[in-house]
Amino acid sequence: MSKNEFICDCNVIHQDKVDDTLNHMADEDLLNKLAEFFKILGDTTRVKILYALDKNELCVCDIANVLGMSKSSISHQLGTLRRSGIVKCKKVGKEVFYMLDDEHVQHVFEVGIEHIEHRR
Amino acid sequence: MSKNEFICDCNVIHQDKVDDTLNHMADEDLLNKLAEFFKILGDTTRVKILYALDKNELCVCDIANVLGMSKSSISHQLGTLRRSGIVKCKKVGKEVFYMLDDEHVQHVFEVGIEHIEHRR
DNA sequence: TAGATAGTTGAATATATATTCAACTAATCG
DNA sequence: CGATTAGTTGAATATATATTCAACTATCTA
Repeated sequence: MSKNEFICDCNVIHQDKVDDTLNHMADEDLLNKLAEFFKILGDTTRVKILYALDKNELCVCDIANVLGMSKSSISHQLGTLRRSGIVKCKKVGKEVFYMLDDEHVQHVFEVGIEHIEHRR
Repeated sequence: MSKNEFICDCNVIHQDKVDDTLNHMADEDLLNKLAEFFKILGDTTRVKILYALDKNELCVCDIANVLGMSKSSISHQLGTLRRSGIVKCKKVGKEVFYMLDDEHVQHVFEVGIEHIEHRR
């Protein structure tokens, strides 16, 4: 009876590789945050918002018009992006202007686009 | 009655910025593919699999043991990754070895980790 | 050939989440 | 002050999806 039964439903086939991999794995916490970050980017609406904000600071109604969507849905998504630290905003009178809060987003987009081009 | 009523539930506030943004927006299709790509990366299990495969080619049971998950769930996720062109595999006897199929994944991970470090 | 093992797959379940709707706040302006 | 407008927010709904389970295929080996 192998100890691996308690971990998963199959045996280790290449113990050396498994050990090596376990030794090199990053923090559980880091990997979770990484997945969370990509999950935020993994939505068409949010990708479009970020792409739009790369060119201009925009208020909620402007974004809604660019994307052809409701103020409310855009505001919800901007809240998600803000809570993730990907965009920030400034209030000017009644309007709230949104902008990117992290140059890494542009960079991630570029690499993502390279991946897509590569797939063709 | 503005034509924007037909597009969304609010008016354009800064027509110049909206026009400029629309002129610079990327293809709908490209942005959708970008979101799809990030959605694939936006899951803890898949992130861990990819991180593990960055160090070693591994068979399904090895991955299941590294992550402490069932063969079946790992196989499902590997199917998703394979269909997205992010990993590829080779069959050797009864075993199927998986490996990364795109150097961009490592690169995207690096930039993602930079983003996370930046947030602290 | 029979049994065991690696892996795949479809259906079911449970959970996460995107959008809508309606009600709300805050700021502007007559 | 009262009306209007920009934006936010919570609840509801609809949809997507991660994991489990059970059945299956393919390969190895005794």
